[in-house]
This record gives sequence, structure tokens and C-alpha cells, in this order.
Amino acid sequence: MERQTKQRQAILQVIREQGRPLTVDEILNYGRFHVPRLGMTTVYRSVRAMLREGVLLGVQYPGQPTRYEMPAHSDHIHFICNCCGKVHDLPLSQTEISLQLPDGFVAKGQELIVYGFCPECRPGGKAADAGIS
Amino acid sequence: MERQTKQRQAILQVIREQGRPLTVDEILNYGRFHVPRLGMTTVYRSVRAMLREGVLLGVQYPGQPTRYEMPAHSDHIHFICNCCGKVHDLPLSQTEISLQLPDGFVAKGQELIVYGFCPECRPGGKAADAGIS
DNA sequence: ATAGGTGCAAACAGTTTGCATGTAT
DNA sequence: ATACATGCAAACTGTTTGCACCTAT
Repeated sequence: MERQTKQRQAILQVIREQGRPLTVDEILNYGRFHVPRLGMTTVYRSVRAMLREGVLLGVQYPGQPTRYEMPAHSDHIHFICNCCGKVHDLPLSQTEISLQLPDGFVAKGQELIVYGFCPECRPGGKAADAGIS
Repeated sequence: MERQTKQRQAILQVIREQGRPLTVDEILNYGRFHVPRLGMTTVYRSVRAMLREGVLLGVQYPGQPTRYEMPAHSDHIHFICNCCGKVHDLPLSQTEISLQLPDGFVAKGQELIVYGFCPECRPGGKAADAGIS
């Protein structure tokens, strides 16, 4: 992203003001409020450029289109239910991650995805029994 | 997955013997060695059923098709370079994760995805400086 | 025997590309 | 002025669905 255009400003703005991961379609809909003739091609190209610059972060949930968010908003756990496919955002609060990467790798953000069964789908019922199996 | 068919056996077998996440296309190619007329429809449907059962785990890298692996093989870090898009499998060895989920959530597997720049793409060069920024 | 599985082809959805036009620098 | 950005339409790729045939139970 080298030039400053109203399209790119709008894209960043809607992602910033929503404060959650948005799909290209969502960016397009919100963005057209600011730039009526905004095209999806532009969104795809801008988003890709912003990813390269680290301004945005891409998040993918199985079976859903890629969503883009500001890196600062990504400090939570993405819990994906193997059964219903829903994605739950869980607090990272009680979870500790001490990251140690090999030389040469620079971390700009991280995401912990946990797979399993959510309360609704759990075979047992609703009793509490969290933890890695 | 309720019935035992040679297609489904083959699908599980190739994923097990490769020991890494495979795309549907890869499953198809390897699988046709065992079942020549194996169709992609079958692979998609079987894989989805296995996901539901927790037998398989889906892994998604931005811009790439979904890959499927045995849950046991997922204990490593997926490092995705924001610049070149490559996915590096890094050892989980030095990294500590103490997971604590809210009541009712059952973890069957986890995946730590770290975004950043790999040694080739890092702005600086090759000096060592890992760690969350 | 029959419910469930398979595989082809066609439909879909998300994303990328070609190209003429527009615009920030 | 000019190199880069835009947006439409068409092409692509990964995935799903309709339907007739097959097969494990």
C-alpha cells in the first residue's frame, strides 16, 4: 500500500470501527457507505497489501471465508467446535503462552486455536470438565 | 461415518501414513492408489464426517485449501509468514501453553498459529531476534 | 432388502486476473 | 505527467449438491 486513497482509508476505517474480524463481503458492505462505488477487487487487493505490511491480520475458520482484523484485536482464543462448526471467542486470560521461536523468525501476532466440543455439542451434557485431552 | 467402506479406509490410511496435513487433492491422488475410481465428492463427504467425529482435524492456511490430519500430529506451531505466505512447522518444544477453558468446553486438540516474518523475509537480514513484538 | 455410500456432472462461492479508465503523487 | 489504483467482467479454484447406481449391513 503506497498511495493514500479514499478506498483504502475506508477499508481500514470499517475494520477499525467494527473491532472484529470482517470478511471481504462485510468490508464491502460497510465500506460502500463511505465509498459507494467500492469494488470487491479493490478490497481484495488492498487487504492483501495490508497483510504484507502487517497492518492487518487474516483469520480463517473452516468452511468460512477469510476474515481480516487489526492485529491488536486478536488476543483471544478461537475455539472451533468439531461438531457444530461454530467459532467461540474465549478469553485468553487464564491461559499462558510462552513463545520461543527459532532464530530468524519474527512474531508479529499469534493465534491459539483450540478444537473440541462446545457445551451444546458435548457428548456428556453440561457438567464441567475442561482441559486438554 | 457409519459404514465401513474401502474408500473411507483408504482415506484414513493415506492421512495416517503421510503423517502430515493433506489437502483433498492430495488425499485423492494417494487414495487412488488404493481405490482407483475414488471420487473427490467421496473424499469431501468422508472427511466432513470424520471431522464431526473428531477422527480428523482440519487445518487452514490463508490462501490455501483446507488440509486434514490426525489430531495426534498437530502438536507443533504453524508459523505463517505475512510476507511470502509460506507455512513453517516449528517445534513446540520450547513453547509452553497452559490451557484453561471455561466450563463446558472440551478440548480435543489445539493449534498455535504465529504470524510474522520468516528468516527470508525479515526486513533486517539474518541476525537473531525472536519473540513476540 | 434397504438404508446409506459412491461418483459423475453441474452448480456455487470465494478469489484472482485482464484491461481500459481514473487519480494521487 | 505518469506510475499506481480502481472497477467491471471473465476466468479460476475449492467445495457442495442432484441424482442414478452401487454396496455394506
